[in-house]
Amino acid sequence: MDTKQRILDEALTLFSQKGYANVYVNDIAEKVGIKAPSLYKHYKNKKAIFDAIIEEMNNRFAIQAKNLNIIGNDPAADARIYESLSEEEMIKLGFDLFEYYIHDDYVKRFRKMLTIEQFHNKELADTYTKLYVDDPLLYQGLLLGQVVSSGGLSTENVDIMTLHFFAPIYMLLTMCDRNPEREPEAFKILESHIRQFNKLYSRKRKEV
Amino acid sequence: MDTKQRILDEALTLFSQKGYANVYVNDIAEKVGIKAPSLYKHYKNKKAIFDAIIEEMNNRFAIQAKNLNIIGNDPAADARIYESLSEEEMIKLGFDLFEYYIHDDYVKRFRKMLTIEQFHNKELADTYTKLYVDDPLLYQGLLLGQVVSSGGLSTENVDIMTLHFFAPIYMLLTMCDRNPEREPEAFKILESHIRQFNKLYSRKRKEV
DNA sequence: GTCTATAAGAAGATAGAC
DNA sequence: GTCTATCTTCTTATAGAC
Repeated sequence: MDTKQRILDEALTLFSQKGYANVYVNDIAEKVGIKAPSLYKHYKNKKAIFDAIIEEMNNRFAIQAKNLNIIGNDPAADARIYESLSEEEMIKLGFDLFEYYIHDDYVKRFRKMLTIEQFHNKELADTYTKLYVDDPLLYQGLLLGQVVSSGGLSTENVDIMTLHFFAPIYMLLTMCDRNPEREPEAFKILESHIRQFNKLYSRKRKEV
Repeated sequence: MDTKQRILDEALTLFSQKGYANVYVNDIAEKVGIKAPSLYKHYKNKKAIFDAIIEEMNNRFAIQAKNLNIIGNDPAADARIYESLSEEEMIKLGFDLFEYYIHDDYVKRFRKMLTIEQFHNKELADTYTKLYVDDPLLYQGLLLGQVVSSGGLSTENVDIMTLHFFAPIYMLLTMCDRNPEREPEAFKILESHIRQFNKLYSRKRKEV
């Protein structure tokens, strides 16, 4: 990895741990293994490093989206796989999604940075809500909607059903960002959540 | 309100907007209407102001807990009220809980500050998880458990049922902290969520 | 308890040699 | 592209008068 990219990587690590204002250009330079003034040959100033991270994330977005949405970014195609899933297979998919969110290092550091900086300006707030609320609900909603259409699950309100599926995952995810030592517990809860979700919305039951 | 208290109040407002490191003692003094050096007659240093906010929150906790747990901190007594609730009454309770979290200014500013500072050290991370994950799940779990015992709702796993009730509220809450302009939308989703939750776990349906 | 003046140090950024 | 030396500004905190 070239120096310009390594600066972004080390800066993201530090920003995600301490927040933008608590990280000094000297800290970043030290991690990269150069002196602070050398940073200015690659980026105009500290703010430009932060902006480059945000921009790079937007560039990576197309790739990330595929993994974010359980299988791919073609919900209709995904649903064809999904509708034939047993409960065990559904749990595996949930685990894979959760693992990706939690252990993909770039995704995790970026989310933590955004968590810290979300109140700094409206653009960052909107980015957070899009990436971790609206987009997951949109894509998983399309997916679950297909499963409902094909009779795998049953509900009168797919949006709320999707909220019931995703909100516990979101809550466990943000908890693990703070308390990684509770990951094993989170996985157990996640499994119980998906099992109960499945039974609650099973087509074998009366419609809600 | 005396100066010592006003310092805490203005500091909390600023910390919740910008984070600890982005707030300068001069900013706090300006808001209070005094000069920066005068702050040091009330608090040893900037850190002491932050610590005093955390400590004050712990002191207010007994009072807050009553409102946090829907009605009071006696789940058995609350459940006696709760089990006789219609769906409309349950929605009103959910709205009151949500309104409290969102519009109680002190509670909201403190939560935002903790959101920003949660990765700074383990103590703050644990405080966040206790206040906004473990405690709500504990108290609402006791409450819902009583409703299940008395036949108002039905489930095999009260903990997951409680997660299904609370996680969407938590997600909407943190979204409104970031995007207050979306509060009306959040209230509509909240209402739909509680209606669907009620139907899913109604005792009239097959047990899950 | 509040002020003005100021010390002490930290942090961002630039100049110019190599 | 990286370095050393240095500038400037910002920020915390203290001294001492009122």
